[in-house]
Amino acid sequence: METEAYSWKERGCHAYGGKMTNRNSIMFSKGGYAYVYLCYGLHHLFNVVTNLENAAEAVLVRAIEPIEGESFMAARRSGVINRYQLTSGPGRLTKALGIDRKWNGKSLLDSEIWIEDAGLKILNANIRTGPRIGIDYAGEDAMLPWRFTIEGSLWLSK
DNA sequence: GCAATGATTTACT
DNA sequence: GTAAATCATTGCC
Repeated sequence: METEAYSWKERGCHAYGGKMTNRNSIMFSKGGYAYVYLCYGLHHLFNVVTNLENAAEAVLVRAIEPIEGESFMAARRSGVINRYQLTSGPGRLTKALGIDRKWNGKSLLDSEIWIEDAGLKILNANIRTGPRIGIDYAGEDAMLPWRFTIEGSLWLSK
């Protein structure tokens, strides 16, 4: 699986400079909420708000490993033959999971969506970091090693 | 009110 | 490798 971190302190973030807009206001809430928005007119991206109130920070989920319901994902991602392509990519995984803007602002602690420990026993030693993807416009901040992947995972966006 | 653009994916040349 | 798809949100008029 694969994630990226975003903070109001850097240009790659929608809340850069601490500026709150209609779209990103959920990031200014305390952690535990979902931040879902539409990008490029066709792709939903799924984030988890992480920090305290008024400290706009979130984690973008770029790729996941399907543990349950893989057949449902395959149905939503019609045309995909390789299971490793089902959820490997920020736009791909939201389509596989049926995520759309209706999920924006929902609590991951007390609603129909949540995150749970699947018991994979992933060790810190297996986490690899690197520069984030797709934010070249962020200049220097695009170089921040805020992309986290599980070394050797088959479910990575690239 | 209107034009510009993006935390991407897919298909085509 | 390059381009099209496609629209909510943003920023400026």
